[in-house]
Amino acid sequence: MFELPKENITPDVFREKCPARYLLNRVSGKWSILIIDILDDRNLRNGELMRLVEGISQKMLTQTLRELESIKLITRHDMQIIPPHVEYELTSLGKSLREKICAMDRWIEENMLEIISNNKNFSVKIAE
Amino acid sequence: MFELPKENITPDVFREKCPARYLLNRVSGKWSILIIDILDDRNLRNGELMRLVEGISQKMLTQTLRELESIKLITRHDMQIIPPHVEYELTSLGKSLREKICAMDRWIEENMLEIISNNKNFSVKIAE
DNA sequence: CCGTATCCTACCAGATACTG
DNA sequence: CAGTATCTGGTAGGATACGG
Repeated sequence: MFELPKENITPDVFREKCPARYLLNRVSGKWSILIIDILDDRNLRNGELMRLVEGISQKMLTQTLRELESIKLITRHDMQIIPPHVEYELTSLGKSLREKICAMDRWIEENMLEIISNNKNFSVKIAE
Repeated sequence: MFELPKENITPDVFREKCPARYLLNRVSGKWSILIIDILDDRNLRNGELMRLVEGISQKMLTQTLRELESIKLITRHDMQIIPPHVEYELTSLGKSLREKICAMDRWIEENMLEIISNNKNFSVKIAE
C-alpha cells in the first residue's frame, strides 16, 4: 500500500515520496525487467516463463507477476479448465513500457563485451 | 568477481550465467538508475548527489558509485585537495546507456497518474 | 499444470559513530 | 567534504512440501 501525499504529486522519480519512485522500484526489480521483456507481443504460460527466464524460482515468478498485474502492466488470463491453463499478457501500457526496457536490455547486450574486456572484475575461467 | 564461462558468451540477459545478466542486475539496482539519470552531462559531487537523489544513504551512494565505476559507466575525479573535492562523471559509455534509462524514467513519470488512478494499491491520504 | 504455504538464510540497506 | 567502519534488523529470495 502506498499513501499518496495530498500535495505535490508532480511526477518525479528523484523524490522519495513520489509514486513515480515507487513504480520505478517495482519495474526495475530483479525479475520484472526480464518478464516484461520476454513477454513481447505474445501470451506466455507459467511453465514457459519459468523456462525462458533462467534462474527464476516459482515463488519469485508468481510474486513478480502479481506485482506487475497490480500496477496494470500485465493481464492474467485463467482458462478455468482442468488441468489449469493460465496465460500472461502485457497490457497496452505494459507494451508501451516494454519498448523502453528492451532498449536498455539490448544496449547492455550490445555493449557487454566492451564493458567486460580488460575489466578485473571479470575473469575468464578456462575450461579443461 | 564474475567468472566467464569459456563457451557461449553470446550476450543474452535471459541466460543466468551470461555477463549481460550480471550487468543488468548492476544497472537496474535500486539506486544505480537514479544516479545515472541525474548525472546527465554534468559533474556532480558527493554532497550534491546526496541531496538530489532523495532517500539515498551515504553508504549506498558510495557503494553504488564504486560499482558503476567498476563497470566503466562513471569516472571518479579526485582533485586531491584539502578539504576534499571529488566529482563524478558519466563515461561516454555511461552517457549512451543513460539515454535508455532516461527514456524509461520519463515514461514512468508520464504514465504515473494513469497507473495509480483507480488502483486499490494506492490510497490518497487526506491532509488536515 | 499452476500454483500456495512454510520455513529458513543471506545480504541488502539503514543508523550511527568515527577519520583524513 | 568525502568518505570508512561497525552493528543490526528487515526482507528478498531459495528450498521444500503440499493442494485444486
